[in-house]
Amino acid sequence: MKLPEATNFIEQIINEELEAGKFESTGNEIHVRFPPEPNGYLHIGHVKAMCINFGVKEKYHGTLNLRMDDTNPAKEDYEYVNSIVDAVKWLGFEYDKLVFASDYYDRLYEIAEKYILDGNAYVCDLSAEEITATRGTLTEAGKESPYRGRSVEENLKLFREMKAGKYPDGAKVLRAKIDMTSPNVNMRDPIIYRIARVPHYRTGGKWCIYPMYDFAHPVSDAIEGITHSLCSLEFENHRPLYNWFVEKAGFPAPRPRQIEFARLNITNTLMSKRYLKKLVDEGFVSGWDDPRMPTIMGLKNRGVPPVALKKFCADVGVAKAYSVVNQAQLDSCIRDELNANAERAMAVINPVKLTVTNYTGEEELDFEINPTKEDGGTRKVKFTGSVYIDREDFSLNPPPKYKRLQKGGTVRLKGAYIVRCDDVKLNKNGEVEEIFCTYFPETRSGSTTPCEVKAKGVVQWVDCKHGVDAEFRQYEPLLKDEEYPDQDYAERLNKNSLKKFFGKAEPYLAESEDNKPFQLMRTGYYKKCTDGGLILSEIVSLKDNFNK
RNA sequence: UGGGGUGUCGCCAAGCGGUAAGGCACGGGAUUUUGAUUCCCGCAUUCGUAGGUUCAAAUCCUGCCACCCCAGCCA
Repeated sequence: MKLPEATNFIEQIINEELEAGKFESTGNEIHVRFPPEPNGYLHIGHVKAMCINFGVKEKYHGTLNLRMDDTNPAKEDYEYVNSIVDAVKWLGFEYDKLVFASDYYDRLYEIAEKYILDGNAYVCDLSAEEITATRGTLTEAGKESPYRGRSVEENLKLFREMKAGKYPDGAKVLRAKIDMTSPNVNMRDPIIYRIARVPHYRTGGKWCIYPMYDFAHPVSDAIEGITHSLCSLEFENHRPLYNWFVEKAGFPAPRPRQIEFARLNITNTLMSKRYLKKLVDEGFVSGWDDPRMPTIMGLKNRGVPPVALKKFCADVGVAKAYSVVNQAQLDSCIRDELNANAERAMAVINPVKLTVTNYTGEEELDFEINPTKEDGGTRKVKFTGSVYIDREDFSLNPPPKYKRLQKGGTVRLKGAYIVRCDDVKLNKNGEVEEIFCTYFPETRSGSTTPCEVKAKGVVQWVDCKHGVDAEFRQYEPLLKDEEYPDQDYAERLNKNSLKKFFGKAEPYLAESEDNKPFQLMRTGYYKKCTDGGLILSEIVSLKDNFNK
């Protein structure tokens, strides 16, 4: 069989297994899953996990289940499952089936009884504190529970009574009978089921006992016929347990194999759901979809194209080494994508009026919609000689290498003419109120006749008569100076640090009306942004000088 | 101090015994009606460290060092 080329260590493992014929009995089909818990919104860290899983699915023509890992009813809700499905779809990933761990509650219960029948599980009456106390420490072995020796019959009776609601919350748990002296703490008789009278968003009040992740996850994988269960590094210690639960449940080979990879970290970005929730709950941001948030919805609102996110994950790669990726790497992917595909538009954020004194009438100019494209098309922009330019594009005291407009200097109004500044009108405070220029007709954009007049720079503008107002919001970046924020940083967050916000100044947050991101045309904009000096801006609705 | 992992350029990351890919960042130059883009050119004699095996080691062996994860009835 022809094996696809592996681009990371996970695919390498899969190739080796395929080569060894591990999956011949099941037709060499590869099955993966993406298993978020519906207890919050997906963020860019999840995009990496999705890229890996969906990447395997596509490469091996396998199947992928989007599985809601909903075994803790206290935190889960439909609100989150809907947002997850939306996010996956927005990213353009196609899953084969949407499944829920809660779909398997009956089957999971049966398997738990099998564990009991096989002498692999027992009901334990110890309190939570007692269990913790007898678990031992990292260096000392744990002590066996006094209930460990209960007969199969007694365990079965007790477990059924647990299910039937005979005992209060926390009174009993079902435990796996493994090894209290294991150096791996996870193997010291972990809990399989706990009693919790919490209504589940899907099963309602049907159950008062709920399975734990360590049991439910591997068994759900096995039930679905998952071949590769890809998860993050912190589950490495759980792998022996994962295998134990699958084997003792009696699933035949090939059994699912858990493979761990390093999760995504980005400088200046907090990635944990818990802290993102804190930002939302305490009003630091307007919501999970606030454009400063690293959530998928936040990124979307910032105007980040999905393919840029995928490109970023591909660039970052998959490995097992702990790492923190520079935000510049993400920015670069976004800029690349926007540069190649975004429609160009001119916008003036901080306007000052510029009047061309020797121009009369009105004309239509042609603008390329995307100059990087062979035939990106053009649009018409009306020009009347009376325009707004950005205050930053004019200077009374220009710094040494200033390339934009100054008194007596020339500049090209993008797509129009070169103008020379003759005079400036100041207000009482000495601020520029209006700029007066003369234009040179022979410098009209696109003109082939050579002319003497040269411009130092190019400046964008919006026509006073035909330009349209846009609503504009600005944000200050959060975590400006924190290289990589540790968890303490989030703890330190309080109302006083409100001026520090999430994310960094970047030019990609504007969206045009049809939701297509476009590149904001500002001279030097990118440069300034990468210096970290600019504030994050969001154009809420923008109608520039397109003539529709 | 137990167990499980990881250490290759400022940041990611290939490499799997034959003499250090690539991306981001950075520096220099050219083109440019976005100080953007594009385009060249430069950027690890060295792979945590100390030994060993070998004609040959980032790759194999041994010791050491550093960092991460694990003691939820969370996932």
